[in-house]
Amino acid sequence: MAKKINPFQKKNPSYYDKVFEVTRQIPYGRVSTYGAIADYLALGSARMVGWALNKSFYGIQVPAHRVVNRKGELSGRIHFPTPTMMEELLTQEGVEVYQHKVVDFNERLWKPAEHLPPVNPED
DNA sequence: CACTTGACAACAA
DNA sequence: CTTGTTGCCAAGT
Repeated sequence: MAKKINPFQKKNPSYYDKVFEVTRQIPYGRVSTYGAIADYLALGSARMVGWALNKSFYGIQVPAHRVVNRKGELSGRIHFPTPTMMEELLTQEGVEVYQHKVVDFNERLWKPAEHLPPVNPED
């Protein structure tokens, strides 16, 4: 059996635990980017976010479908159970997707750094 | 400790 | 559209 982890049970949250928390803050019908999340966390990089999100399929409910790359492309769709699931989920939330890209991406974009309080070192 | 892996970003050609 | 490079850095092996 592959080793499974559940970040919400861990005493010391690691990098991707923070990524999950931020991702869960993305409002319904909005999207965010790997870069925006990385920027909010002020550590790691966009790669870390994608890599972390990949770990989100350990049974945790994370709206990973609301995270796209900087162009608004659904680059993560291939990691969902089905390649169309990410697009369909967004469509159900009212986010139009055309050829694997979010329509009006700039208006749909939700940056954690502009809506969430700064990260508290003491937390 | 050394090495590899990435759902990225930004740029060049 | 494609193929490159460089930077990024936690986690896995």
